[in-house]
Amino acid sequence: MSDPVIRTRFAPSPSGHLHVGGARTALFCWAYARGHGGRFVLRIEDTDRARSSDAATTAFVADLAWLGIDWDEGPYYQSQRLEHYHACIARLLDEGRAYRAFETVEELDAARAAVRSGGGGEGDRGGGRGGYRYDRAALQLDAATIEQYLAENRPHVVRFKLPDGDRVITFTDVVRGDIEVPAAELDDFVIQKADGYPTYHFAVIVDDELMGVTHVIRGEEHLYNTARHVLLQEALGFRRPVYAHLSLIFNPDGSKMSKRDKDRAVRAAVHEKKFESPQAGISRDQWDRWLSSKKHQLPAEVTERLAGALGVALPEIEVEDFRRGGYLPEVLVNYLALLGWSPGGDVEKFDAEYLIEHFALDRIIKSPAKFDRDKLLAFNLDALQAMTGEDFRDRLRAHGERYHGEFLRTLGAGKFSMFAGASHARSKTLDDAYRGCGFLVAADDEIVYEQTRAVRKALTGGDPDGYAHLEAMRPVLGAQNDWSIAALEQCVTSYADEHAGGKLGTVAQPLRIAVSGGTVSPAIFDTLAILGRTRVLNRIDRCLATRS
RNA sequence: GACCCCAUCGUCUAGUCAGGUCCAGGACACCAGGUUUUCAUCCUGGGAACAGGGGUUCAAAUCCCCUUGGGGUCACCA
Repeated sequence: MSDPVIRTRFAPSPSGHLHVGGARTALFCWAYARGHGGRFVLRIEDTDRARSSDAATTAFVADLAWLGIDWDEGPYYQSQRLEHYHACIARLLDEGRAYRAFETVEELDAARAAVRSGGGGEGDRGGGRGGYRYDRAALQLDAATIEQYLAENRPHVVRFKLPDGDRVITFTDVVRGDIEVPAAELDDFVIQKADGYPTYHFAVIVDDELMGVTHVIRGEEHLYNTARHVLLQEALGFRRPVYAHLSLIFNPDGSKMSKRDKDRAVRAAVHEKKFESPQAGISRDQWDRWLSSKKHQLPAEVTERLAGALGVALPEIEVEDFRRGGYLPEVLVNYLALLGWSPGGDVEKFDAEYLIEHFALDRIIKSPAKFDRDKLLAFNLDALQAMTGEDFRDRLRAHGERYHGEFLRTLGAGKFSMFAGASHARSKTLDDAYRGCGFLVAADDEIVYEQTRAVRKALTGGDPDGYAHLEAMRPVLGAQNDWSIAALEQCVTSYADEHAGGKLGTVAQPLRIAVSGGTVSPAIFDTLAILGRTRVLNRIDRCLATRS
């Protein structure tokens, strides 16, 4: 028999958008399958009915697609595969390798709390979980009692019965090496919840077997869980896949990078600015509950609305955040691949093809990595600058269609191309081009002149001052027929040569302020060209009117 | 707390498995100077690490042990 076809799978739980950590896992699974003539399976682990939503599934399927990660099979939904889990549970029950247990969640919580407090000293907060293990009380129930409970429809779970004896569970992880877990560290864990759904541990081993998964590449949080999976596989006679556990991705401050970071950012701003009233969309109750405890999180939409109202930038955590931020998918892929894997040597810029060809499990980094946004940004800048003008324009348009519709509506194709040309060299992200350029698509009377020192200095400093130059330039520009970038440059430069000692800046800055309201814009000639003569002259007049 | 994993510049890492070619290379960030019509770029130069302590060896970033630090797991969440 020849080697079985390699199969990897990405198996996220559908809650919210795809997180960068998940994206990296997906990327590695995908690259490994693609590089080894294998198949990549997408499976949605939606066995927690409270936390799963169709919207979330749709969202991260879109996120994966944007990254260029495609799959050969699926998406499979575990919620639609209950029959498979039930069949395996029944087998285990029949063989006495699993049993029903009738304790309630409350009872178990109380038991855990008792062990914790009885365990001795005052635990430091958060720590000291204690070593609670299920006491197997349900195993003592006699058949008649169980029969009766069942007849009463008493809710119950199914627990896996750990093999007897002091065995040590061993397995090999390709990144961590041989792992040993004494069975004594485990207890009879739940494999089927009271609602009839399998737990993660159970669904995962059934599906991996049924789907022929040969390589399991997943986050390090699952390393220890693997011992349970190994036991389950043995009990059911399943094959054992190759395991590779990836270390986690952290924030620069060392905390775990998580969706909660957004909530945290908003919370800090709310406290700082003493925001009191609840925001539209949530009740006073919800608001108070959120304020009272860091354990509560606001719905994502509310968090975003709040951030907008408070003027705080939410940290980019999910793939969609980076997309909105104007990062290129190929750059994110490149950067993510580098976080936890290295091709060796000095290579660090590469594309998906390269990753597929070179990605290997034995070069996965063991230690956790911090997510460095500066480096990602630098990579994005490099990729943007390496593009042709046409490519940049097309990408900029695609980004605008999704996030900045007003530019597409206001600027015609010709003006948009000028806008792209003017933005290319100065953009680190696609979004940079739009950010701060609202004046290009605003009406003349919407321009607000910034009241800053830099503005005042450019307008009133020097002799003659900026206003005087504006006043003098106004008829010059009014008489300018050729409104091309080159002609404008010629026109303004020669004015500067004659009246400003050749210092373009003393003329360009007042002009920039007049047409944009501030001191920052694309190159001045491009800006004037995009705006067109009428608007430029209008704005110069409006600016001159602010002269005191 | 128990059990387990990890450890090279501020950050991501190359080098570690097959010890010498490494007074440790690259990238991002930082600092200094320069170019530029603003912002952003761009150019030149610079500082910056083998966590600590013991071993083994002619020789250790590389092998072993301890300490310290960081992380993971301990749910009817995945």
